[in-house]
Amino acid sequence: MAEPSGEQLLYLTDEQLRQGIEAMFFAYRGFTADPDRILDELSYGRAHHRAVHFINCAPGTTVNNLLSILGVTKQSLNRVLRTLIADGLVESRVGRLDKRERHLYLTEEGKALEAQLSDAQRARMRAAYRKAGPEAVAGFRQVLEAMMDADMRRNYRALREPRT
Amino acid sequence: MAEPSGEQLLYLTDEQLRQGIEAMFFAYRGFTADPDRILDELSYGRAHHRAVHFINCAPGTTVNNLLSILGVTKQSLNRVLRTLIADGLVESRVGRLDKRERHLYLTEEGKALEAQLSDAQRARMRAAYRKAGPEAVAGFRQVLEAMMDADMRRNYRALREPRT
DNA sequence: CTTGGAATGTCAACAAGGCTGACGTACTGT
DNA sequence: ACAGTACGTCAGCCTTGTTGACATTCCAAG
Repeated sequence: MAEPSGEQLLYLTDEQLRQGIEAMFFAYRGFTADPDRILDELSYGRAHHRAVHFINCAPGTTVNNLLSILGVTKQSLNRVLRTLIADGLVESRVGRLDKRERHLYLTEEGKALEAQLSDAQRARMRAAYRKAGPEAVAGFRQVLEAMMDADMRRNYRALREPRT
Repeated sequence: MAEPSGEQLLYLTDEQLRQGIEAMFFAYRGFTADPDRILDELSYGRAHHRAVHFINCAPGTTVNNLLSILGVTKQSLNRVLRTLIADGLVESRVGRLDKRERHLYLTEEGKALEAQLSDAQRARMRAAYRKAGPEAVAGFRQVLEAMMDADMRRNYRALREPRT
């Protein structure tokens, strides 16, 4: 716990932080660019991608659960879900224990789209990971996790646990 | 250049990549959360933040230049600039050599807002950096840079060079 | 010198996707 | 019986992206 100074703190200078901020901005654009192109052709948007992604991760999730993960209002999510259900990509089943709940599942068609989007996004991620190497990836993940809001970190970690 | 396999490639599995994707999603939300709160009270949006940020980085930049950095249409940018100019945060000077161009500068008031937003965002960034440590930060930056589109990487690197 | 095209920036109108508020329906648990 | 919960929906607003049309300015070819 000795007081570090000078060179040791180079990575905490305002200039270094500014570069980090800009890197985050440009990288996020790259991160979403490939799925966005695919979605455009289907006249879907990023919102549809997010819904499909998290339904795929947690099949049978309820609307309320999805809401808290995505951090949007139910009206906003509902608009997206409505089109996905109408287009046969998502199935909404009434809960067996609690009939108020709707459990969400991807149909075969939905899984196909999810895979297509996921493949595109993973390809870029894989290329970046490969280029940077395993140590860099570990650091990348550490910084990202430290950057999340506390409640989002809970959601993030919950998704990493084995499915029930 | 030996063929790596098994444990060596753990960080390139689909599951690892999926976690990286989700980390990116949640982290970006945290990344923008603090400035968003400030902007909300002034009834500005994220677009205003981006404009102010990059005008501050490159004072005297033209609209066209800003366009290619931000990656939006000139009409979209113009709407944001119009309100910023009307509110006296940005000054638009007709070019001396080429009168078609407008050179953009922050006023004192604009600089004050930029500083306020920047401070909030840097505070989170600094906390995350400190928590993760210098090695992690280096890795973080490497992966982000590898994740950008090639043309955005050019913009990003141009911004890191000494100002002319 | 004129004139046509390229570059630059502005105005108008539209769409996606956030948001709030209000309300209806179906179900649960006390 | 009834308060509270989960979900869906309608209406309306805002931000921020898009295209299309247009004005101004510059430059280069004739």
